[in-house]
Amino acid sequence: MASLDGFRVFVAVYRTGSVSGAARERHLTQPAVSAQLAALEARVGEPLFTRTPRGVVPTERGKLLYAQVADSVDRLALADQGLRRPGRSVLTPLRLGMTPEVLHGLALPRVARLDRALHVTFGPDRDVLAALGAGTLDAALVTTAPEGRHLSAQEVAPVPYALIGPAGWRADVPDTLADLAAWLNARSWVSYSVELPITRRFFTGVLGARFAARQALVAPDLRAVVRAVALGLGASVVPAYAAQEALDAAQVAELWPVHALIPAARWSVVVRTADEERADLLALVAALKR
DNA sequence: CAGCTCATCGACGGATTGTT
DNA sequence: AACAATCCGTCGATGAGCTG
Repeated sequence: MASLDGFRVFVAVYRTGSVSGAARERHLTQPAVSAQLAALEARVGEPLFTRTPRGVVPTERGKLLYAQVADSVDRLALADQGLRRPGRSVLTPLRLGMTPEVLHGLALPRVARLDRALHVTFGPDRDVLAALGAGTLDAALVTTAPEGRHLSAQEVAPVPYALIGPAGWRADVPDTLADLAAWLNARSWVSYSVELPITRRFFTGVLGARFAARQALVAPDLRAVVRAVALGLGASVVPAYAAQEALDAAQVAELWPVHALIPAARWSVVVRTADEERADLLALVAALKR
């Protein structure tokens, strides 16, 4: 049987992209790591990495093996830490990045049943994608497509939008879509950002009119936006999940069913391409797709 | 082309394990 | 307890390939 140390060395080589890097990480010398790797490759019967002058590149067999063992090696590492520091969880926390709204409205109900400790870091899409690239997160839940080949996205759910307003406005909403733009422009608006990308797309693309409503509040927090709508500050277009609780509680009203009119956002799980086949991340994607 | 990084090889040593 | 075998590590040398 291949040694557990061999697998730990293999994972270290895979992640650092070099034998010497893995040696530093494992507190071994370069030849020692090279020997461990050679032993594992002999055991597997084929090369796990292609050697290059600037490091090593995993072969298809290497990628497959990594997907099979990486999670277990991480768990072993944490179990080992737990032995040295009693009281810590033996489960490696999965490190996720997203906005508070995504956690609250979308992710939490779906990941609650995952048999895995989770550590969530809040931040806008740009920041959590940067943290993912830097290796301080395992996955990011975003609606922005990542740039570069080292990150890969898997869409887990479309995010439809809802046009909401204060509950008292519902009775006055015009009957036809043609009258809706003028009606909304005569009122105030609450938004997540000053750029209003979704709102402007809704007005110009769906209503065929320029957005001209008075902006009563701009706050980069969807829960604050929905709360402001409930308090009567104005109408807004928000992701439906963010408004669902307030709609159910009749704190806000859906002014028009726009979910079929505004293309849904693409909500995706982004992981490092090297981790694409990791069993725990595949389980995360499966849980989020439910 | 020199300097650098990186992987690999052979020689050797220490620790552990098995045998007598 | 003593010895041999084995394992796994380090050290030093070497060769390949990239870069300025």
